Amino acid sequence: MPEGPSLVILREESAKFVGKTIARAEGNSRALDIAALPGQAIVDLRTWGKHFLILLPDSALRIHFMLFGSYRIDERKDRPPRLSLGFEDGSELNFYGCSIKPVDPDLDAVYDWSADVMSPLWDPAKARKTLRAQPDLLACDALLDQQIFSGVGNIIKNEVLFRIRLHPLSTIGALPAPKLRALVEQAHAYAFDFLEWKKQYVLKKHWLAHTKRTCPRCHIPFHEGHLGRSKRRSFFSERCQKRYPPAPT
DNA sequence: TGGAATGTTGGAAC
DNA sequence: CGTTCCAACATTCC
Repeated sequence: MPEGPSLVILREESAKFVGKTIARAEGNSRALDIAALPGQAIVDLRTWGKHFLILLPDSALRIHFMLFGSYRIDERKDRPPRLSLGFEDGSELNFYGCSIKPVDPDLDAVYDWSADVMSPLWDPAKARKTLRAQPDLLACDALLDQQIFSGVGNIIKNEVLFRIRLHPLSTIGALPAPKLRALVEQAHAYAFDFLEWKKQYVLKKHWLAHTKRTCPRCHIPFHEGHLGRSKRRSFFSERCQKRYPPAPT
């Protein structure tokens, strides 16, 4: 569920709730006053990276699905919801296993929309500038930095690095300018490929690196390691993915 | 079936 | 006080 494109799908699927008034609310979230929700209208539903934002008349809720969160529209799972919103027409928006908390409803004060790779306001030049200011940052950590690439997750990270033939342990400061440009461009481009594949239920079969054992380009075994400050899984080919600067010998 | 994973936070440790 | 590390959270799949 968690990467940015999946949140875009959620927003599209839940758009019908905008303008409706909450008739019933329940759930086991302890971070918000659920009893105060009935009677309030859904003013807007938005996303910023992996955040799903529910705008109410005078407040806003932020839902983060973490690793395991899920949602159901007009149906329920066989477990207690973190938050369940019911509407007069019988429709429902249900969230499970996620983190929910109130946020400042002045979203423009909280969120930098230009950092969201899924946003129309995504600003690649700004991302490059932010990256150039952190020359020691590793490529594998850079892609997971939500302040730079909001919405990018571990799958997108591995696929982008493979696509641009860049070794995950490369440092940002050592990248030739075209490689840095490709990193930023493909973080955006792959996220939209991800979105289309996910909608068609064919995402996994398009994975070239993530969870794979063999490089589809050069056919040597992929390396797997928990790399970088983030220590998230990386799958990469030592032969096709160039490292900048070269590995110390 | 125990372990790992599309993620983040908060607090301990240094 | 800044940085880093790790447990905690929660669900599904292999």
